Amino acid sequence: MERSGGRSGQTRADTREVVLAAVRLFTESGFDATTMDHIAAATGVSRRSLFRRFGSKEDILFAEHDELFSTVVRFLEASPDDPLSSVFSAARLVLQGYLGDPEITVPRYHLVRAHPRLRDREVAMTARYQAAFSRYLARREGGEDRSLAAGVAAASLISAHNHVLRGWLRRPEQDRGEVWASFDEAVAFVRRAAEPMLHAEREPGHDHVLVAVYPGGTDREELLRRVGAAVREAEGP
Amino acid sequence: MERSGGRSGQTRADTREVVLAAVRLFTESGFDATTMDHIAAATGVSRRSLFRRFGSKEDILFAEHDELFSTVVRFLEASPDDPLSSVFSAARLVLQGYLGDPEITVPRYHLVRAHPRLRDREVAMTARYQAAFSRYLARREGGEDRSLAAGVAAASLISAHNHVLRGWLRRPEQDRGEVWASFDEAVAFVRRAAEPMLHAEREPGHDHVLVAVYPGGTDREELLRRVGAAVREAEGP
DNA sequence: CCTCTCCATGGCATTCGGTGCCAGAATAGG
DNA sequence: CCTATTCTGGCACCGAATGCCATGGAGAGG
Repeated sequence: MERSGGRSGQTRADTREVVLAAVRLFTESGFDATTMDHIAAATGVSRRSLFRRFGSKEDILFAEHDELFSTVVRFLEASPDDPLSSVFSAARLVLQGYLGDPEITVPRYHLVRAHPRLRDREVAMTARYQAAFSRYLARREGGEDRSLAAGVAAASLISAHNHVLRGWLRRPEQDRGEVWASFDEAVAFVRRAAEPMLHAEREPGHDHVLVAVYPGGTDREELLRRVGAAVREAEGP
Repeated sequence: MERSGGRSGQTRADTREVVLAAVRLFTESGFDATTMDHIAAATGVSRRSLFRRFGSKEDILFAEHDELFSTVVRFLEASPDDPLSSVFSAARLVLQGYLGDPEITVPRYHLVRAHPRLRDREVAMTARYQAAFSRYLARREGGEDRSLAAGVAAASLISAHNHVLRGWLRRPEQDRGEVWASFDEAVAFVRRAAEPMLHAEREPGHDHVLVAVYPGGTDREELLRRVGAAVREAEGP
């Protein structure tokens, strides 16, 4: 079957058209006040088919988001190496998904803010991303259990992403360049924290400040040896 | 009004008794298959009063959790200074809340795992903690916007907490000492990453290793001053 | 062109969560 | 003991969500 494209014919209301109509109704009349019958009447799709195609009233609002999530997951599965960079790119993809569809994402943001139930739904979505990122970061060769570091890194990244995303959602009219700039900044911020975390066993750099005081004439080799020993001790067992 | 204590009289089914009965029904018959009428019949509380007292069927399962959340928020509000340590203590309080009530938290964990809807609810709870922690960490004097660092730190802590919590929930019979040990470890892990984040502008700790070599007889004050200056130079732009 | 098949649709009936309304019981307080 | 407030439970009702079944359209094969 061919995609009907963007045409708004009477033929078969596309998923996107239904979502847009529903979003409009939700923002005009409120989420609770809008019944499935209203949406059915507005879209020409029967109430029964709406439930069949979307699952629930909430799912209409988050249909596009679910698609985005699948896209991101597929992207991650296709990314072979350098997991940290892959995850950062995935987060970039998520932000791009939001920015690229303001007609849905922006009013949805305001609906979500107003209604606790929808807020929980949105939060659950970000948790799904976080879980996917965490799983991706954790499944590395090497016997040790990296799940703690992976989880923390994923949580940090998601938090930074949401920080930037909220900033844009509050003022969607702002320049996209600024948004991407602050995203890059936030990601760099997280990278500084996460990078040493995931390589914790091999490299020094646990945020220690080492002050070594030795007699001025100490041999360089000897000094380096002692400093190295001190660092290893500071890193712990 | 006096608390009825632990008595299981006919008088007035306590909140906790209702929750326990509901949890039992949920695990026996499944969450969906258990209707509010069943819970009403099992507890002696009318269906109408159940809705009045708990709000919804899900809320019965999470009633104790809501209480814990209020406790933690009150604790945070009463904590004046050293915000990072306060937040860590708050996380400890949350874990304690879980460990202290396995009769509810453990079966709830299995219910949550099985049912996506309940999982979303659980995720929403942790998001509430995260938001509370983040707000608490961000509301510091100083004009700069610390919300990114605060959000990332809160997310990291919550992630670490959940990491430990899940470990216990999967094997609740394990020694409590081990649980607390792994919690301390996880918190220390997060602290190493979060501490420099929140004091990025003021204190050293950007993963530099400073080696200062001075004559053995140097005055302590002088030495500290020079080290401080070197650190500031290394940090700053 | 006709027919058979498959799948999406939509109407119908039903279950169940959730709420408003109101009357009656319980409890505090004088 | 009487009154005011609060909690409770029964009733009716709305709307989300699901199962069942008939219908209709699109495509495959004759």
